[in-house]
Amino acid sequence: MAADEPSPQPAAGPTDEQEWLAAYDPRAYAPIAVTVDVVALTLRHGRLHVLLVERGAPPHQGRWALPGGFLRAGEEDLDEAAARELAEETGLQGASETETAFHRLHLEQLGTYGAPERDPRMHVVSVAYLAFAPDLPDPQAGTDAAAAAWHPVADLDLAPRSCDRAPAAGAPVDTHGGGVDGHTGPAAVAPRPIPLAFDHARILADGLDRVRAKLEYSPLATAFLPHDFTIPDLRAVYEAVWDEKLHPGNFHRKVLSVPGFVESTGCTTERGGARGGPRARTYHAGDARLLHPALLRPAREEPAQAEPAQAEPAQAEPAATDQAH
Amino acid sequence: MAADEPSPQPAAGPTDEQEWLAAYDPRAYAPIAVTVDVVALTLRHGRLHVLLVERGAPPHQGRWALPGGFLRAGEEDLDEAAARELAEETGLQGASETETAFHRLHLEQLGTYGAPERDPRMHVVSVAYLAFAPDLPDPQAGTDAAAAAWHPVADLDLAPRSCDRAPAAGAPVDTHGGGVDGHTGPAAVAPRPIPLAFDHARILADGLDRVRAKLEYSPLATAFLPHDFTIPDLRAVYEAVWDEKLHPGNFHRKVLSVPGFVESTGCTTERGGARGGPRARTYHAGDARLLHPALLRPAREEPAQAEPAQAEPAQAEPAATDQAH
DNA sequence: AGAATAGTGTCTATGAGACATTATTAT
DNA sequence: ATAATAATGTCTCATAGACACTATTCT
Repeated sequence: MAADEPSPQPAAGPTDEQEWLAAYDPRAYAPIAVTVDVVALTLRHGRLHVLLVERGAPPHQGRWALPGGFLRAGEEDLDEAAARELAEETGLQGASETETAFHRLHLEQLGTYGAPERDPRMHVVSVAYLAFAPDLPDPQAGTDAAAAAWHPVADLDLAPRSCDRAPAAGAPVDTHGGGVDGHTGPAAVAPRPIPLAFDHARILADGLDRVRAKLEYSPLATAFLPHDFTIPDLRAVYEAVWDEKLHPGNFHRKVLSVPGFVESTGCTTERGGARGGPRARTYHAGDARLLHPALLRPAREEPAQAEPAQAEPAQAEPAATDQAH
Repeated sequence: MAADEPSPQPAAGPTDEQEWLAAYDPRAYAPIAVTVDVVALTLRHGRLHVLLVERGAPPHQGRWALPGGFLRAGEEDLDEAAARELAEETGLQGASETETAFHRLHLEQLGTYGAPERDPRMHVVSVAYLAFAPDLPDPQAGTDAAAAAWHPVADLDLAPRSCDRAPAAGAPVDTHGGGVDGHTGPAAVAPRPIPLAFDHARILADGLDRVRAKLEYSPLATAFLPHDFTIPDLRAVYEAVWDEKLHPGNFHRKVLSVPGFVESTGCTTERGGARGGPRARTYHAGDARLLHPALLRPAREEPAQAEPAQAEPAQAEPAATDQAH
């Protein structure tokens, strides 16, 4: 329930008094902070990128983290807070209302993370959001975040060790993965994966699972593209998100066979592909909210029971679904 | 991020000071309560039921609500709080650890609801959980809840008017739908749907969407059944949750064709069906966590664009997915 | 005996995926 | 010219669903 006071004559329980106090003056009792974090994904140069900000203060000073901030009590809903934080951190004006680069932004709730020890300072409950957007400009300086940048998700450390210990305050950690800040030298092969602050690696991993699954049965891949796009553009989204090569011919036919997925504009691109080929016809997103039939991921070979000690204490899985037939 | 302080030299923003204070002493600033609510579903007499508690105090006094309560700051994770609340409200001892009626309980996060006005008293952020369980006994008296009972979901009002206004304090609303408390008289056709407190109708509706979708690609239907069950038992779960008649023959063959969904025990039931028929073989849940291929819902006829003014201000949808192939 | 049900067999329409092929464009 | 690519065609296999049928058990 929204706020559950105990019954008028509470049965003798271990913590009834605590709850009673909490119900009538939570301000004096519950030191819980509520934040909203955003996993903002976009496609750049055919690779999936996520927006990160560099922490300017302990804990995890110098580490990269998901953009986010406090929910403004009494002022905003969770969705509004997520849109606001994203706008602030990217420096792009306009929430979902104003028509800017955000007009094609897709924002959905991902899950909520509330382990008591996930932030060493206090109990922080974070509501994570997932955002997909077409290629956005680099985040502006001079805004909330000390430093913000798009990172290829392949460069990040998503290891399952859920929440490695916060380093001692004042002892900044190795900020950058392996000299990967601006451009990596051509000799630098396999740079060290960049660690994330707090439990953000897990949140990001959950977000990636979500987006990979959603592409199967929702038309959300179009949220990564500009208003008009080609079928090969759309295929590039699937290939980047799924990290799989897809058969161009079969993909083309399949997309066109799903009612409401894309609608033809009747036009073609101005030029052919960069390496040759005819000009492609352009499409825009249709009105379908669900894909029928779904675009199933190619059956992945089972990893032979390789279970890498997944740290999952409870069975909570911010899991599946808004499917409907 | 977990708790996002502003950068050391904050750019002049409208609410920087507020955020600064919040970061260093949230206790003095953020009057936000965090609760955990549970949508606990079970099957009784072939119908889907949800666990509700009757509110003993305003607001929404006398209305039925989802069981839930405050997250204990610094003491527990969200999953633990959900399991604890469920145990307290049902009066059943034993969280997910002890082996009781709960040993088959499935618990997963559903979504988080944080509109500022959803509770008239203060800003309450509720993390909703979804629980599936085999037929549980009626909730015990003498525990936390004033009154708790399983209700057929078909008797509840799930209308999309998301959060109808809280009635004036001290003016208890019509508690029971239309005389539906214990047993409905055989003459009582179509009793008035029972309204729920707060935005719990929406949370429940989201939970129902989730469970309907999950049955397609996860083996979770078995969570509604005892350890050993028959294929017709399993079919009854699907029929109750989807509210569709399924073809017995095709369902049987399809279930057995999905690797890891069910495993034969080699035994049969002691007796045949209540209305005749041979004894059915028994099975128990297999080790698959995902169904391949999925059991797709029968294609529902499109409701001819009937869009009943869905109140969905933002585009947040605690939506799909932990699928993986 | 009659009715209901468990479980299996068969047939058909549909979609996924493997190729193959043609036309168009960049270098 | 050569290479790469867009788009379409063809073939095969697996699955969903409709329907039929047999065997078993209850009333």
